[in-house]
Amino acid sequence: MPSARLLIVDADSMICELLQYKFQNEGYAVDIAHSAQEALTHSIGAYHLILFDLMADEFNGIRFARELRDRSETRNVPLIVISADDNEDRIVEALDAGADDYIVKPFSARELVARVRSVLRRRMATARRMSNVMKYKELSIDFSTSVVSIADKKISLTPTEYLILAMFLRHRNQFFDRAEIIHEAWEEEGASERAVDTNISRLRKKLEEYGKNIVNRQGFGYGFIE
Amino acid sequence: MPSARLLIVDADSMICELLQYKFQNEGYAVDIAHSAQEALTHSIGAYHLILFDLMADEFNGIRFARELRDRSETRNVPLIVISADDNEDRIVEALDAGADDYIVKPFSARELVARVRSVLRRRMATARRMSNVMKYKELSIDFSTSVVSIADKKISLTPTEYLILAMFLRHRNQFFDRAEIIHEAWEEEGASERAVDTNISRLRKKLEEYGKNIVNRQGFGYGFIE
DNA sequence: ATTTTTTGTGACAAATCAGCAACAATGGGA
DNA sequence: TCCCATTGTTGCTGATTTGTCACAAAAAAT
Repeated sequence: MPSARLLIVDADSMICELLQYKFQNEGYAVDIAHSAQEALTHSIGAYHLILFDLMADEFNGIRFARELRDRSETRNVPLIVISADDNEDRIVEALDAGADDYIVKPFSARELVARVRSVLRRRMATARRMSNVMKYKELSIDFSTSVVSIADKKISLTPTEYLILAMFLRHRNQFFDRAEIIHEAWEEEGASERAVDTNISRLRKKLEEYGKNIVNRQGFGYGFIE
Repeated sequence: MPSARLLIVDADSMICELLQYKFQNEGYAVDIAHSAQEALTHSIGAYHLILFDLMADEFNGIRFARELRDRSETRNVPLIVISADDNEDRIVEALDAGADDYIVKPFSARELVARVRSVLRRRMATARRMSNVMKYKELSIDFSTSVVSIADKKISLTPTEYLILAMFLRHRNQFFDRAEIIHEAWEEEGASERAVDTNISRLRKKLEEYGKNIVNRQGFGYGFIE
C-alpha cells in the first residue's frame, strides 16, 4: 500500500518518468499530467501532494496554484513548485499563490524526495488536528477526504454529486440557481440545466432522509435547508 | 449596509450608470472609474470585486489585470472582465493575466449580477457572510437568501413577486410606473402592463396586513409606503 | 351625477418548471 | 476485450407559476 498519492505536473516527459520512478521506489503512488489544464481534469482532491514544474506554462502554473487554493477540496493539498527561475520575485509569487515550497532546478532527486517527505509530514500533522469536517445532525462531510457519511456509514457519491453537496453544505439555507451549480460542480463545459435536476435527484436518493433537506424553490434554484 | 464594495471600470458612462444602478439595487456599494489609470488612483484594495470593461483601452486592460495581481494588497481581489471580443486568444490572455471571469457582450445584466455573486461567494467562502436583511416592522426581507418573512414566518413568494417586493423595499416611499416594474422584475421581454397589476394583487394578498403598504397612485404607479 | 378611465381581483388556461425513470453514451479498470 | 460506474439526455407526469380576460370597484373627468 502506497504511503501517499502524488500528482506530478510537468511538460517534460523525461523528467516526469524520472520522478515517477524515484517516487514509486519510495513507495508513493504517482500520476502524471503534462499541463495545468490536464492536471485539473484529474480529481486533484484525491492527491496528498502535487508537484508542479513551472517550466511548461508559467502563467498557468500560477493560476493553477490559485485554483487549488480556491477549491475547498484542494485547499489543503500541499503544492511544491519546481522551476529553473531563481528570481526572488518569482519565488515570492509562487509562494503567495499558495505553494508550500519552491525548488530551483537543478536539484538533486534525493533532496526533492526529502522535501516531499517533509512537506507531507508537516501537512499531515496539522491535517489531523484541523480535520475539515462539517456536520448536520447525523450527516457529515469531510472536505479534506471528500467522504460523506450518515451516522458513520459511508455514502458513495459520484464526483458531481459530491461537488454539489459540498457547495450546498458550505452555504446552507442559500439557494443556487442552476447556472451557479453548473459553474461550481462542472469543469469547463457545463451541462444542460436539466442535468442538474438529475444529479440532484440522485443525490437526494443517496442521502436518504437527508435528501429532504435539499429543497427546491421554483424559479430560485436548489439549496440545503436545515 | 452594503454587502460588498464594487469598482466598475468602463469608459462608457452610459454602461457605468446602468451597471451602477443594477448593482446598487442588489445592495452593493459601487464606485466608478472611467479608465484603468483612474482606477489605479482609487484605493483598489478596498474593493471586494472589480468589474473591468476592456472596451476602453484593451492594452491597458491587460496591464491593469497584471498590475492588480502584482500588488499584494489587490492580489486576491476578484476581477471580472467584460468585452465585446469573443476571440478565444483574447479570453485566454485575460484569464492568464489574472481575471476571474470573462464575460462577452452583449450580456444580460441579470447574468452579470449572478456571476458577480458567484465569484464573490467563491472568493469569500471563508469570510463571514454579511447579513443582508432589511426590515419594516415585522416584515423582513433577506436579500442574500431571498427569503421574506413576517414575524419569523416564511412567506412563499414566486420569483416575480419577490423581485417586485425587493424593488419596493429597496426604495420605499417611491412610486414606480409599470414600465419600470416590468424592467426590473421581468427577463428580456416583459409582460403586458396589466400583468403587473395581477402580480401586485397576489403579492398584497400574501403580505397580509403589509399588503396595505403597497400603494397605488393612479397614473403614477405602485410603491411601498411606510 | 354621470361618464370615462384606471385599478383590483377571481377564474381559467397556457406555459413553465421540477421529479424521476429509462435509456444511451462515455470512459476507466479488470 | 468486456463490464460497470458515471453522467447526460429524453420524455412523461404532476405541480406551480403566470398571463389574459372579465367584471367589479374605485378614481378621475366631465
